[in-house]
Amino acid sequence: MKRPQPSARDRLVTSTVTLLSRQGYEATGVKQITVEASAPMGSFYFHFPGGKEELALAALRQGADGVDMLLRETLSAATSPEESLADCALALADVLKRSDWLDGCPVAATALESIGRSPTLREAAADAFERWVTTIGDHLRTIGVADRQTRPLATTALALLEGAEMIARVRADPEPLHDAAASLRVLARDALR
Amino acid sequence: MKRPQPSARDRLVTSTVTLLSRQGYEATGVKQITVEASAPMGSFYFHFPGGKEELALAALRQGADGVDMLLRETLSAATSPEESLADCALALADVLKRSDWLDGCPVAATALESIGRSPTLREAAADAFERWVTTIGDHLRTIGVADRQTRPLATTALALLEGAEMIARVRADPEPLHDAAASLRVLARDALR
DNA sequence: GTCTATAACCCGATAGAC
DNA sequence: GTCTATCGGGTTATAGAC
Repeated sequence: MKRPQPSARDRLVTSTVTLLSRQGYEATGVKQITVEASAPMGSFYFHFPGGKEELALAALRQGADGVDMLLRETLSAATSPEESLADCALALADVLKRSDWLDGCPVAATALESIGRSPTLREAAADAFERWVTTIGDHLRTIGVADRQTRPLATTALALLEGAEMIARVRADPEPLHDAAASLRVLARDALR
Repeated sequence: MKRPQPSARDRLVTSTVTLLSRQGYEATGVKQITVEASAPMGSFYFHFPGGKEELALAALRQGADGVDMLLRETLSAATSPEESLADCALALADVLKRSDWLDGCPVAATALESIGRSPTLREAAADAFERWVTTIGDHLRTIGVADRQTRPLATTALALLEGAEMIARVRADPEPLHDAAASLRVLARDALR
C-alpha cells in the first residue's frame, strides 16, 4: 500500500466531493472544507493554488469517477437487459436513502450554479454528464439497442435519473426513483423490441 | 389596471425569481437583488423582515406559478394526447434557448442547495414539484391514462423534464430536451394503449 | 414607506514562521 | 509541506433621518 493514510490533498478532495453533493459549490466554504478534511488552511493553498475553484474541479472529476463506477457495476450486474436501466434508479434510491437523502449527485448542484458564473466548473459538469451518457450508451449497445437509439436513450436515462433523484431528495421519499425505474423498464423494452 | 407600475415589493420578487433560476439561492446576494430591482435596502427589509430567505420563499412560489401556467398552456394546446408531454419538453427548449440557456427552472438550483440547509426553502421546493406533478397528472387523467398510472407517469415526466433541462443548459444544447420529447412520446403511447 | 450609511460578521486568500 | 494569524473585501442586516 502506498497510502496507509490518505494524504491531506486526498482528504481535501474527498471532503469536497461530499460537500458539493450535499450543498453545492456556493454554500461550501473553504473553512468548512479544511475543518471537514482536518487539513490546515496552508495545505489547502499549497495543493490548490487556484483556490476553491481548482479544488472543486478536482472534486467534480473524482465525483464523476465514483458515479461512473456505480453505473458500470449496476449495469453489468443487472438480472436482465430490460431491467438494467431500472436497476440504476433502484441502486440510486438505496445509496441516497443511506445518507437520509443528504448526499446526492456530486455534480448536479454545482452544475446548475456554474451556468453563467464559472465556465471552468460548467465544463467539468458537462464532461461528467458526457461520461455517464457514454457509459450508459455503451451498455445499451451491448444489450442490443440499435445504434441510432443508444445515445438519445442514454441521455434520457441520465436525465430521468438526475431529475428523479432531485425530487426524491427534496421529498425525502424514494417514490420518484421507483416511478423512474418503472418508466425505464418501459423505455428499455420499447428500444429492444 | 391596479398597477401601472409594479410596486417595489413586486419588483424584488420578480428579480429574485430570475436570479434564483440563473444562479440559485446561495450565489444570489441581497445587494444584487436590490440593484436588479432598483429598490433600496430599506424597502427590502421593510417588505421582507425575514430577510433573504423570506424573499426567496415568495420568489419560489411566484416561480412555481409561472411554470405551472406554462405547463397548463402547453398541455391544453397540444395537437394530440400522445404529443402533449413531448410538447412540454419542446416548449421548455424554446423558452430556455431564448435566454441563451441562462434562465432555467426557478426552483431546481435552490431545491438542491436547500436540502439539509433550509427546511423552509426545501419545503417550498417540494410544494412546487408537487403542484407541477398534480397539473401534469390531472392532464393525463383527462386524456385517458388509467388512474393508477397518472401520478407515477406525471412524476416521471417532471423528473425527465428537470433532468433534461439541466443537461441541456450545461451543454447549451437542446438535444437532451429533444431526446426527452421522444421518450415522453413512447411513455405516453404506452400509457394510453 | 423609502432611503443612506454603517455595523457586525464571514469569506477567500495570503504572509511568513517553522 | 504544514501551520497560524491576519488582511481586505463582500456579506446580511440594522439604525435612523426623511
